[in-house]
Amino acid sequence: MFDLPCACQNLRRLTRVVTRIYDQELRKAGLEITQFGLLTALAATGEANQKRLSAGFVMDSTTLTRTLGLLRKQGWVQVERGKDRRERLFRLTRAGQRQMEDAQPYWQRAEVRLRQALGDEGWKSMKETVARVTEAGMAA
Amino acid sequence: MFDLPCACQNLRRLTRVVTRIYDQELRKAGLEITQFGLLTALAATGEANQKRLSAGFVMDSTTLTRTLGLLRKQGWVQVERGKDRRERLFRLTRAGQRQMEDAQPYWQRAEVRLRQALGDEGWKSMKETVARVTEAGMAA
DNA sequence: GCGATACGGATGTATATACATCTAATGTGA
DNA sequence: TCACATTAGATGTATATACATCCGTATCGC
Repeated sequence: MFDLPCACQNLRRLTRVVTRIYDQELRKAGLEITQFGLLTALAATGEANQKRLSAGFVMDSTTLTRTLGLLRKQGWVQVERGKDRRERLFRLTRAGQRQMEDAQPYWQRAEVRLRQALGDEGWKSMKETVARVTEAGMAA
Repeated sequence: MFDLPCACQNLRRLTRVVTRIYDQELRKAGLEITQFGLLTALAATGEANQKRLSAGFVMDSTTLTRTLGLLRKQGWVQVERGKDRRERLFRLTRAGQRQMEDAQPYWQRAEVRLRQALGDEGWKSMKETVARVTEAGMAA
């Protein structure tokens, strides 16, 4: 592992490391962390249009078009038109609900694995730092 | 922006935010942060095989096959066989050296932009946290 | 009401990323 | 030395990601 001078590269490398842990666990349930995140978000909000998801995840709307398309193909989410004819409203199907619940223990295991590796102190400071930097970074 | 319960999702979102800043600047020089990172690493090490780069960036070797392929196509890196006939040794070309130098100011601008948004305190704590968590995460 | 403008998503294209699997070259043990 | 295991990278395939651009719908000013 080199010493990287660039803050962004360091962050991206860390994200690769962490993502690997989660994806390794979640693959046993047949999805990846991004998809799992979308399912849980939809479970929490009940229904959402793409713009709202885009803002929530700070993810380009066109990225969501593709990912939501995959989830639809799996039968995990369904779409309908909103009152505003331009928007699409996404919600979990029953199968999606089930899929999310099935995947939950694997996600949990990944969280535990990471938390144990970091220790409670490291875990806490990571969460705080990530939250703070995300906030600030949005303004940059 | 929602509240995400998942540590990995939070980290990935942050990475999207930060990457955007860097890529916005670097695009003016015609590359992205990953490519810029590879060029600087090669400039620093002088010559490296794929395995070493893979370990250094904690990036799957097959990802590097593609990215190094792009850099070669641009004429920024050259390859030769090593003593061990299986390995390939990569190094910057003169054009690659120039490209890296040309991109440097844009990278610098991105770092400054982020640093100013975070403040010196936040910047420092981010670097520390990222380093520590990367270290620990490798073991998980 | 209508034309200009803005907005929500979709599509085309390109890079980033990883896993499964393949090939070629190297190492190893009897 | 020869068979088997291991290693370095490449290829096939799939997802994640974003920008430029397009299409259809809504909104706003007059």
